Amino acid sequence: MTVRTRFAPSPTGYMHIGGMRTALFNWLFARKHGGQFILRIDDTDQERNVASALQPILQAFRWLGLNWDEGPDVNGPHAPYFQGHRNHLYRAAADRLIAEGKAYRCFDPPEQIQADRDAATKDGGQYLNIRRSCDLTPTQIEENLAAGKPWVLRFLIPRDRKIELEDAIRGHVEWNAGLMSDPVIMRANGSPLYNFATVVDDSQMQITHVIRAEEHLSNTAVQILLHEALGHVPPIFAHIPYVAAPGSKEKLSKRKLEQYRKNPQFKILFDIADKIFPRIGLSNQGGLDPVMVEYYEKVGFIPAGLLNALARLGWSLDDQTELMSLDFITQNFSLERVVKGPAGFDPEKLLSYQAHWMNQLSADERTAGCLPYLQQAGLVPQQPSAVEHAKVRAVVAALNERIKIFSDVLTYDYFFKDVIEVSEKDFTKIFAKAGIRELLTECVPVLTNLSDWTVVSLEAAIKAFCESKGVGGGTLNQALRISTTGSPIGPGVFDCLELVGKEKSLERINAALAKLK
RNA sequence: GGCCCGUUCGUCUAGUGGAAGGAUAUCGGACUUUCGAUCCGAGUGCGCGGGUUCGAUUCCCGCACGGGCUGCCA
Repeated sequence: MTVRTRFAPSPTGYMHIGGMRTALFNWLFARKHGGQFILRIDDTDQERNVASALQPILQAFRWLGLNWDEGPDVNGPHAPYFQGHRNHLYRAAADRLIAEGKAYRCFDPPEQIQADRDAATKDGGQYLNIRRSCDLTPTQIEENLAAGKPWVLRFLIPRDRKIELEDAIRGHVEWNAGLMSDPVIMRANGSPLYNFATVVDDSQMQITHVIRAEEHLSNTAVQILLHEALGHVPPIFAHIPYVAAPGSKEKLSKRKLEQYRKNPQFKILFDIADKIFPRIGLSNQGGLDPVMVEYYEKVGFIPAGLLNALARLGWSLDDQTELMSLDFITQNFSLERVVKGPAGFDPEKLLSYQAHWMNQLSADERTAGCLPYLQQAGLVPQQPSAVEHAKVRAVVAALNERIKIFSDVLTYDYFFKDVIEVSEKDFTKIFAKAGIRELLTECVPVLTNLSDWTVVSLEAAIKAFCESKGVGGGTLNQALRISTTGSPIGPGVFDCLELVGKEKSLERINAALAKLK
């Protein structure tokens, strides 16, 4: 039997990072077993514009390179893949359940149900449906229907049953059906509810493995019963732990964003956004935050980094292996090695994976990734000349492992600006050293007379100069750096000089000296 | 309230009835050219209380904490 897994997102307008992890596990399992991965859109409760709310979700999959075999845009043999368009299937299944006495039209108004519930639980009791509508005769039901009396369809829970599940991750779990109330499976307007639609669809789409977050574990009891009532063999279920907020065991939620801003670990990511988004013209952070997959794409993460981090959130290969490519993970993924406890999302770890995979990229790939940030920040033209492009490439190469995410290149904007911002604190500190100002002054003619403005020549010339003055070869370096870049951090100082260029370097050094007088 | 799931360094995790391993973060050192780069080193942990046992992080029970379901949400 071919393995078939699915991910069923609601078109919410963004892709949740935790949902992405669930989707990844489904994708990995399908790929590992040579099966199919299906994307099904859960729009049963949506009034909004499904198409536009879906785009960011599809884009997240595309960006990460997680392709789907059936679903939106690609379709497939079990179309349509939008639950909103599958009503005929739910209707048919519902009719069968009614005909077989396994579901009933419940004419009790919501207020009545609520009153029943209150009465039952008032003294700490257990609520179960009173099932008044089950006592109606066929004639009475016809009369109610003819009179247009509103109803919902409820699944008749077989209360004498024990439900057993062999979960692929959690092992044996069981429930007593006698404690479960009859779930509504279809609304008054004929639209299906989640537990029902998912059962009908999973069966019709021949899903073999339902891999989903553990918040669905309790739903599984109803779903198993529904599968049985409809004559299906239930799929294999695998409930993976939820993704928690950094440093906590609380489920990661978009509703707690303000709280996350104060979270010391999460703060790293918010800080990146605060720093980058205004510079690339996204006001109000572009409506993006670190709970959304789009955020990572926009600030310049690469898929390999995020993918590695997500895969390790609740799954491990062994006691050693941390750095894994998607191909490697695919070959080695197994549900047996998914952990049971919740996995806290860890931005620090994500950044370290990201750094590793960024370093695997070629200079050209990194240049291509950094270029858009420089362009959006107005530091490089939209149509760069060959010279401008080469400059970007040279800067990116010199920056080397200092670039962890593509937008980091903006930290070193002094290579592209006409007027640099000088870190006054560092400037003052560096020039406070006795004799430095004089030394730099005397160094100017040496630099001016240097015809070959390259790292090698610069290093040789400056070292020779320092030695001629009887000071160590590195004495001037910090002063040169702060004068020409304005910043205490960056590539090697001779790289900086070469990249800034002779004319601009001298100009900036003279400006610094002028400021010291 | 009822039912179900979970709990190993700050964090992600490995693992075992007999001295708890890796990664990341942190701290310290090195690189006599910086650094948020790189290299090296160090410290840090089995939620609590019972029980079984010669011995429990590992098995059992209870508790606490976290999560979920108990919805005409998914």
